[in-house]
Amino acid sequence: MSLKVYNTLSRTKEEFVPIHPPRVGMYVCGPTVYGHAHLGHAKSYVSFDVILRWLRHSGYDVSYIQNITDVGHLTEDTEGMADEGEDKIVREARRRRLHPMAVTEMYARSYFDDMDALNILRPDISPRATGHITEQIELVTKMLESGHAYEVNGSVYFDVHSFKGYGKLSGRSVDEMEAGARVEVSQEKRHPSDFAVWKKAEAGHIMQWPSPWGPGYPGWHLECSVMSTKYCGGPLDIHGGGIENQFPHHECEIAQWEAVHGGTFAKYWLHNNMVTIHGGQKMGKSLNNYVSLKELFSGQIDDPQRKANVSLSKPYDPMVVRQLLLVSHYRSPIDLSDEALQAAESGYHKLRDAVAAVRGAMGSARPGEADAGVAEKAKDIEARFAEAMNDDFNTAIAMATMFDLVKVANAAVESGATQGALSLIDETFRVLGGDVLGIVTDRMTEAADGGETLDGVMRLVIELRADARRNKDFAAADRIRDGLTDAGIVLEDRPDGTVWKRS
RNA sequence: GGCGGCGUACCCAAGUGGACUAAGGGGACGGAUUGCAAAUCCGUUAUUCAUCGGUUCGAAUCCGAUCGCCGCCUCCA
Repeated sequence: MSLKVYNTLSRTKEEFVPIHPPRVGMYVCGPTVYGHAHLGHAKSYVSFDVILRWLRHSGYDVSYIQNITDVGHLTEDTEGMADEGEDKIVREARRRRLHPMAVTEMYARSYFDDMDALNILRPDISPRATGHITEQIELVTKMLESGHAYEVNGSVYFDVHSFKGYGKLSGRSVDEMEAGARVEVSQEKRHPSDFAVWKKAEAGHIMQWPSPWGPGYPGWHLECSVMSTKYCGGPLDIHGGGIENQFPHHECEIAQWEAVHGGTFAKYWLHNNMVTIHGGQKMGKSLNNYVSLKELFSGQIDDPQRKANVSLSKPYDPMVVRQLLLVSHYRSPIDLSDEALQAAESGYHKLRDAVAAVRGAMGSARPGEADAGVAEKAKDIEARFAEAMNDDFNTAIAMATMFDLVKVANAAVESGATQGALSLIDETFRVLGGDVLGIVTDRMTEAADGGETLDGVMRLVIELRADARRNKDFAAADRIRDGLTDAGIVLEDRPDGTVWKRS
């Protein structure tokens, strides 16, 4: 069965055939590190994390590159509007009284912390834009030599009319856009749609580098064109990113790269949809309704204004956020709400408890092969899972099969299934739920089991409570259970004895 | 003004011409089980897919109109 992916270039699902199988070069637009990551980042990077994992699971040898943008490009079009045109990173640096590089370093670390918490695999390479100034200057030079760019007063602009493919990704034409242009056009540009590939820096500008055109800094779209080629060694199989970057960012990347190198920059363009909040409102900085991942994980929103705009009843485990994202499709928008998070939490706990129950039962299960019934169900789940993932990474259906496996798992534990049956179920959870979806982890069962010391203490407490129950002293038994509940431990009296877990 | 997308149960959300009563999760309700709970298991919860027309043997899925919502066109995952 072949993998089909939705390619923005063709606006259809296409069969996935890498340029040099089994190798796959995948580049995803990374964050601009001038603030903490928010839920939008989580959606994008969880989506591409699962795509990466499925490709690897399918046998592809994937190089995964994701840049860190540590130059906070001011836009060429807002030049002249002093307050709006400032470099984001420089602004943040001044606010915090730090060097810009200290700011980007801090937020890059914060970003990786959050991504780790979401169980997102780290990219093979996370190149920084500032580490590739030489290569960017080189590409600009080639654009000038080939007549695709022109220099004006220390800045260099790409001439969109020199590249006939401009607009092929986003489906627009230069002439149509001109009519509805909302922004003031820089006088230096020959055409409003031309974009800066190198910007002249004013004397006081902190982040600047020497270049053949004088001191300056690279244009926003340049880094991706350069770093993807450098680390994937040629055209990309997959270029991913958020849908809002389709235009102008990705359109410009294509233009720069293809104008200079010829051929196709990236074979498949994959775009994830956006996160909205409270019924479809865009989540954004200017709207004051965004939630950072750290806030989501801690349940605390410090900014009073944003706190009023975002309702969050409690902290959520990062894996609950991952669960929420996986239950919808990456090309669909997802709306954040406290209700949605709570539903995801309940679902995640159901999954976690089933995995823990299977692992817990394995030790004392009777030896034997997996019975035909369980084996057949596991096989069926695996087949439906693969079919879903091969259909443009349909994680919603893949997750549904995991809940079918939850049913199989609970039934097996209840009926005292064989060791073979339990380990087959566990293995299916590990591979499909763990390796591919990244939602089943060892951390899951650690949380349910607790440490060894606590385990000993809990054995004693459960024994004492069992004595009380035998003596019909239910008041004492309930007091113990209620007290433990307050302390964050749940007791379950099952037919074969009492078990405990963290709530 | 230009380009694009969405509207499926109480909530989240798959499905995008025909296999079966439109996946799955949450919630609610009923039953089994239980000292009581929790968990688990079984069952119920959309004759219907924004509305109205049309194409078709057949439509949630295609076409048209209408209403509502959203994204991009300016930094943005």
